[in-house]
Amino acid sequence: MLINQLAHRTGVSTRALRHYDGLGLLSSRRLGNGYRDFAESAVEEVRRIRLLLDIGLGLQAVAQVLPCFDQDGALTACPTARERLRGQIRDLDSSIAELQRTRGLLAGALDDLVDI
Amino acid sequence: MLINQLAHRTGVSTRALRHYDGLGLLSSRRLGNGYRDFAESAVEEVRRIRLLLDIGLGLQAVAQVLPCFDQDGALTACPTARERLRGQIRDLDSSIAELQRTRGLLAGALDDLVDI
DNA sequence: GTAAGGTTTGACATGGGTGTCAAGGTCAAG
DNA sequence: CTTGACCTTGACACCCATGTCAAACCTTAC
Repeated sequence: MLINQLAHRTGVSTRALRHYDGLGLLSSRRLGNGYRDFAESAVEEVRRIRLLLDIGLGLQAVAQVLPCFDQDGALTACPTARERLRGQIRDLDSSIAELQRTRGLLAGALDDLVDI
Repeated sequence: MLINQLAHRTGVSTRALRHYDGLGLLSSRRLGNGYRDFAESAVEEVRRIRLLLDIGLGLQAVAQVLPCFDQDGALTACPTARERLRGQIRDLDSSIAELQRTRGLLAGALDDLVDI
């Protein structure tokens, strides 16, 4: 599929998709006219990239972790990547706890200790 | 107190403190030699600034909200600021929920649905 | 005097994913 | 042929709190 269609199906801008593709993160080939031709699997790949970006990885790290997903989206092999993501989850938990603590402090300052 | 001491007591770099002071966010005057002389209250002011930065405000927004804290650290007056911070808390809650959702997705990919 | 360590201002760098614009190729429809 | 919609690469802007470096002043200790 062409880049515009992939953008519509994923909600990601063509600019970002070209960037991901330039880093070799997407299954794509080139048509005779030079246009990118994305495989159907690229949709799922984009979802994974966004997931990994969301957890705080950079694109460089994404490039290392992405190949470790199997077709079902599970991370069975790649012990290194698994350990890295475990660490990322721990960081995520820390962030969540920190945000909750901060939220409590702020709500306290607002004298609204209950919900907003 | 001098800037280095404030930096030590707050854990914030002198660079950041000068930046805050340049924006008028800190109680300071100048000694005869031009050195900044921070009031004791600056310690608490720095804590508030960091809190507000942590919840996602920029320094410009901090400058608007900061004067609304009373001496006890409560935000009693300034309805505009209060409303802004309420909104910020809502955003914070959204962020927390999103992080938790993301964490769930990632843990699922790791086949570690329980705790890490 | 001079060395050391604090301080001042100013300017520039940084990150890093994405927006945006430029200049141009491709192709189907009228 | 022309128009318009799509695609290409490349370059630059941005955010914005903070790091970092330079040049210079103040003070104290030796």
